[in-house]
Amino acid sequence: MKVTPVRIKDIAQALNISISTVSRALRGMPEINVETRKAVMQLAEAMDYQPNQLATNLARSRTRTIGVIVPNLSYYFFSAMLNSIEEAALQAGYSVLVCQTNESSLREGAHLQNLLRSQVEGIIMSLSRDTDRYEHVERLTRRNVPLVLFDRYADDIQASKVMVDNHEAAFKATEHLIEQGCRRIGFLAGPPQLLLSNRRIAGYRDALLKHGLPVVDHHIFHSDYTHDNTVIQTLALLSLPEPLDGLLVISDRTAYPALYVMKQRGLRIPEDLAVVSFNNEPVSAFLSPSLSGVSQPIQEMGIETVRLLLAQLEAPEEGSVPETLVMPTQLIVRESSLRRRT
Amino acid sequence: MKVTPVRIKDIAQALNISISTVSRALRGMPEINVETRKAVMQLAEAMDYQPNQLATNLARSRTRTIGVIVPNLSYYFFSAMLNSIEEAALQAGYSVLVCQTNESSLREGAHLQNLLRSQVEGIIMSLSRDTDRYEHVERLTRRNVPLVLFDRYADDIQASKVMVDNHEAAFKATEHLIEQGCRRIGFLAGPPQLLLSNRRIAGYRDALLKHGLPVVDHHIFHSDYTHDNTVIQTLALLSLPEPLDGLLVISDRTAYPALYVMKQRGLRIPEDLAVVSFNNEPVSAFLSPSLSGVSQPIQEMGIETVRLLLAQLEAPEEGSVPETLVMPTQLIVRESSLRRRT
DNA sequence: TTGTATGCGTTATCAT
DNA sequence: ATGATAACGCATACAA
Repeated sequence: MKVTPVRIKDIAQALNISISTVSRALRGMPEINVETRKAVMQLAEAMDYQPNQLATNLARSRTRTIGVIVPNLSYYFFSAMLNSIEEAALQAGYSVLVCQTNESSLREGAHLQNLLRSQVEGIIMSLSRDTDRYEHVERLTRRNVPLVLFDRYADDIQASKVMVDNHEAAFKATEHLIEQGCRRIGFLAGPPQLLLSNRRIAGYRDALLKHGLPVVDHHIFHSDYTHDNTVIQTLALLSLPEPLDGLLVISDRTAYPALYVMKQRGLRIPEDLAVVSFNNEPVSAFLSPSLSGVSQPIQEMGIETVRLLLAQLEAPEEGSVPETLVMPTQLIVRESSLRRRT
Repeated sequence: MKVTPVRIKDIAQALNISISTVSRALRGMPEINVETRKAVMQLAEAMDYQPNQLATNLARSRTRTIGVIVPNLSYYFFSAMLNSIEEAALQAGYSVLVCQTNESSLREGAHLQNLLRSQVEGIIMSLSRDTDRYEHVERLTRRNVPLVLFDRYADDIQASKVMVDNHEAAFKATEHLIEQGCRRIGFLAGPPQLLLSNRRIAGYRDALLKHGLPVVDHHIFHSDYTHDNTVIQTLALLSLPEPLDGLLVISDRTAYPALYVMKQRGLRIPEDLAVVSFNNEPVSAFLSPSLSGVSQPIQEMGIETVRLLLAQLEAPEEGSVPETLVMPTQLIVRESSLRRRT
């Protein structure tokens, strides 16, 4: 089951001209005779000629392709980022190779290697949850492969980064809960090794401190993002001797099962427990109560991510230094945290 | 910003041996001297050698890569299918190139062409919403490129197909609503050009007929899957002179905004209107009321899709005839359609 | 304007 | 066990 595809050579032979002429005609080089070009184009069309990208790229030593590695495309944030990145890349004349790590550091390394072997000219990535060592990423730096990290970054990695101000976002969200009258605010956070989660915890603490509220360590819970673990953590936070009256949740995906458990337990949201989350997935607006959350400028983040990568790609020499972009967030207040009119 | 990567040639020169020896050693061919191999491996490691996949594929005239085209990865169904397909492909030694059409037939064509040029050995795809002509797809058949369609297929396309029994699924869902006491059941369907939607409408009609209920054409509404249009259609179906008491919705994504509008209007679900949808996204279980729906065996569908493709890929000659696989569905009854105990 | 020859990095065939 | 050398399909510098 394989039919030999038509090559430039076939067109050349059929027309009794050289392959270089055909190659030039096909690519619309100006020096070609109008008639020759017409004949070539016509025959190419008729034979349904498709240039072999492998050969083209090899000959040109250039692929105009960038690799994108994300933890999981079934998270709204990542698939939306991918869309935005793809769009921006396309506009700049690059195509995109996408890989999912499924939160495995091992796969991350494998994908990285595959992308390198596929001769991508740069890489955009968001680290997997389990990644706590960075040799595989640092290899890129050593090989001088342009790299931009977004969202899930690490301080130890020398690369351009695009992120939101996680500290400020959590700070704002916490202050909002305080304004709503919450005094015992907890945090259903992410895995302890996630920088992004820790930054948010810091913002949450600072907000509590600023408003003279006690920072209680065991009001912080860590979900590993899986459903089951989230349920366990939720049950734990619900059974605190003195119940919480406000809660930050690390992501909408984590908030969904958490809210479900709470409602099963008969908790009234937001009266008993006001909830604010992160990511602002579209569905969150449709829940009852609708879910408050911090929204990230996904569109802009994608554009900036690509911009930073292109900057490195087109940098004259070893010139460009890593740049870090911190994007603003927006707190979207909905029913789950709205206790009284302001 | 580009450092010349190390090639086989570099290793050969450094070791004063021929490139063929290096190539063989690297690939673990048995005829190589143990010492030679060790030296090569060691140096390759030290120089961080990565084979150029373009060159390898070109030389081998083989990529072991399959292309996957889906409408949008931010739909749960498609990202889940991708995961399943990728897993199955990986196990068979193939890697996957993913493209999104964003429901545009134009992009679909462009992606198809790119994949062909990238020398993928086969293609798995789900048609975009706007695709109503199939030349670009039929070109594959003409070029003898193995093809499997899933979910969004078309009768006119000669290819292997994997789908669920949409007629039966809608039939079951409708019967379930009837059992719940619904007598005026509507359908918030998908775009009229979507085969899958029409099949479900047929199943819905047949169920009504079987139970002696009138089939009313204007109880069928068509959403184009966008938020705004869904809202408009929902408002329309809510303002029928004689209100519906049961509703099928073409997908969970469509159901979310629809349910939201209904609740805003003060409708009680399921008491006033019982709702059943399609796809059974994970979030649907977390809504209040939780959403009933038809679930598809995504895992199996992915596996079967890949199996059918491999069957064509490894078919001795032009042999293999297109095969159509119809997978079973499961009706998941939740609160949105459960009116009374059975 | 067109043709020839060489290279892109690897694999594979045929010698040795 | 190793080495030349010809593919793979295309681009391009240099000639004509």
